[in-house]
Amino acid sequence: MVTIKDVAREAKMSVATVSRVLNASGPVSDETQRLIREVAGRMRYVPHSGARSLITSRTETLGVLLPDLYGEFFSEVIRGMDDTAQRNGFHLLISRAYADRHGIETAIRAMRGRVDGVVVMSPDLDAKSLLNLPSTIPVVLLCSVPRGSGIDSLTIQNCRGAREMVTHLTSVGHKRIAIIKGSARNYDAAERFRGYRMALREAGITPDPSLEREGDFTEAAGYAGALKLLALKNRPTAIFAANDSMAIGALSALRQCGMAVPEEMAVAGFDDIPMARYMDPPLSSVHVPICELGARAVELLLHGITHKNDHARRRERVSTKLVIRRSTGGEPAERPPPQTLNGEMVPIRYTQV
Amino acid sequence: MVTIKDVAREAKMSVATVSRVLNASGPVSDETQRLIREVAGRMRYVPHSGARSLITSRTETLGVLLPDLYGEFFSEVIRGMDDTAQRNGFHLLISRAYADRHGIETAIRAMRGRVDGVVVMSPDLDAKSLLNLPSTIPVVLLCSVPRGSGIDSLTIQNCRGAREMVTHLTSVGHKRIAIIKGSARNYDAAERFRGYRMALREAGITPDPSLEREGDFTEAAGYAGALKLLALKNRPTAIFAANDSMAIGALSALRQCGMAVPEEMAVAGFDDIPMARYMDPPLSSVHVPICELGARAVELLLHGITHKNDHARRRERVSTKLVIRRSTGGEPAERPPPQTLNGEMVPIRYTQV
DNA sequence: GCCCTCTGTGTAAACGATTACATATTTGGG
DNA sequence: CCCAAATATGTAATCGTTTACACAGAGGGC
Repeated sequence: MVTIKDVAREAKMSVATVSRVLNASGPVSDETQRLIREVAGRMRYVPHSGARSLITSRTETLGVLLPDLYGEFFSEVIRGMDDTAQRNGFHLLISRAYADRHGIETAIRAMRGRVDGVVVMSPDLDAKSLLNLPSTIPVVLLCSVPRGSGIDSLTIQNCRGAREMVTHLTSVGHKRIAIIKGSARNYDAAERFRGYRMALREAGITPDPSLEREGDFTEAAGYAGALKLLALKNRPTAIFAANDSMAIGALSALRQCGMAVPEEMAVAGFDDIPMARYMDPPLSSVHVPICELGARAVELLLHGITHKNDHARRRERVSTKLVIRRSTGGEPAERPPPQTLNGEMVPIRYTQV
Repeated sequence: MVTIKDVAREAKMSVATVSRVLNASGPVSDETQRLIREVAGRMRYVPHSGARSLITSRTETLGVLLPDLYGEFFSEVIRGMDDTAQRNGFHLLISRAYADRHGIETAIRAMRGRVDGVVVMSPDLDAKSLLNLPSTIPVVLLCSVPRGSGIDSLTIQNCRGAREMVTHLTSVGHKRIAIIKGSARNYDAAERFRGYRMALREAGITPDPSLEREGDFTEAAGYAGALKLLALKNRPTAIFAANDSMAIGALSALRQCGMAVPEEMAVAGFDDIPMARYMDPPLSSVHVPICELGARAVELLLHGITHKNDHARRRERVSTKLVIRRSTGGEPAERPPPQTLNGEMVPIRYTQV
């Protein structure tokens, strides 16, 4: 492997000069610059990042710790992160980790010395335990909020999004609106539930506990929850599921029971996963700009790194957007033909395979 | 940050001994071992990977170069890679790169010194240009086959999978089977087309060029292709799309034209993306074990690394599985209730959000 | 008792970059 | 014409590890 010494020897210059040229640090004559660049290019020299990070104590790498994520969320969040990271000359070291305290700690320790900062996504973890992370490097917490105030965090506008959706339901006349909740320890789930309650209050409806079902973000939970709701003597006329997977499960249950959606029962989800538009009927949902979530997380992290983590702590939220489709009575039978590829109609280039 | 010297001083030992304990290299007395481990743990010492890689010239990190991937493919392939990498004590440095030659070269150079090997996925690239990669590090090519013989590669059993699907179509009586092809320069697409032709030949059917439509793996292409096929005087009775996205587009077109699927027109796809089962009717497809694809790629790469890349070059394929649903006449109206979470019925824990 | 082999430990030289400091040359103001 | 400042380059210390080599003491076979 060719080192800076090889380049220096070949160019008949000292390593210091070569380093100065390549890092644009310090004055070098134009001619020498040209020469060294030419030689370095010809020899395909690339600086050894380990050696560099040893002396500069920067790695130009960001760690990303994700729980077991499926589908679009994973790819989109990484897309946003990678774009922003690359634009700033950073790499991404990605690792999946159990979202419990031990898993996160282990993973972060394993990354020590390899990264300049870490984005940690751990929706299920009560963030308190992250406070005494074994690290002095900047951390940005994704989709949960630390109890203390030592860590930046970025979340989705869950509460607002849920509130808007439920308000939409009340505005088209629904009075008995059920919810299938997300996992109990999940931050997003709690916030979405809060938004649901808030919207009901605002519409002058007193929450009915029998309409609030437990769930865990899986399709099966949505299915089971819907069945339970159908068994009530005093049925709801609308179901708000805390995510799309559960809404899809609910749709299955309703179909099997012969309930017409949205006529007999409206259904709404959250996330606006690509599949949502393909449901029968297409599912109303709350769109989450996942890509931007990732991008913004990296921006926050980079800021923390350049400011040596001594800035005031930030709590940010990315905003959501209501998407009304047929499952709540919006948008009549028309299903957009895929050749019109405008903003909303993202082409589902599902895989390149 | 605490270094090996700090640990040595604290334990009143030399750095060499500390290093020996932590790497289990060389003889150390039991008592000294215990002492050093205790001290290192208490001080939360973690070796600086840069310094280590400088001397050992190993980084314990694998590079992953992916094109613009959407959805399940991305997350699943990384899941498989990360599992295998972690099990072997490796990290994953992930980067998206334009799949052209320059993009790949740039990305690989940027990774030099940071990784011990690279998995490159570049389905659209004619792999010839990868032959003189600016690297001596092991490379595994995913979803394309290098022309020369210098690089390991791992692909999907595209040809076999397509052949099985088309054979299924002929076996239920179809004689005029159309195909909507994938991108012209795409390896997977070419192989799937080859399988299609092969199956037809085996069934004694002579290929009809008017039934072979160009496509590019997008939904829009599937939509357009299906319309073209419907406009033929001598229509096909079945459409095989080279991936699910195009099959979904085709279903849209057929629905808009009032064609009954599968009665008037059978439709089949490839990839078996999660959405496939939710189509109306559920889409027959060729299942690709994406997670295993990633896992196997990393295994190949690790093998190349430990054997210093001087093993015989490998060409492997991961096998596919035919999944027949209603769109080709299989599996009657029943749609599996999501609470039965057996093997085939993977829970769609779509996002944790 | 001598030599050889182990075991346990320490010393110091790499690895490949950055950079403070030193040195040599040029420039320009008075 | 001289001295200070600016420019261009080189020397060498440094970052945190690993590891070849050295060395000391113990044990055993003869």
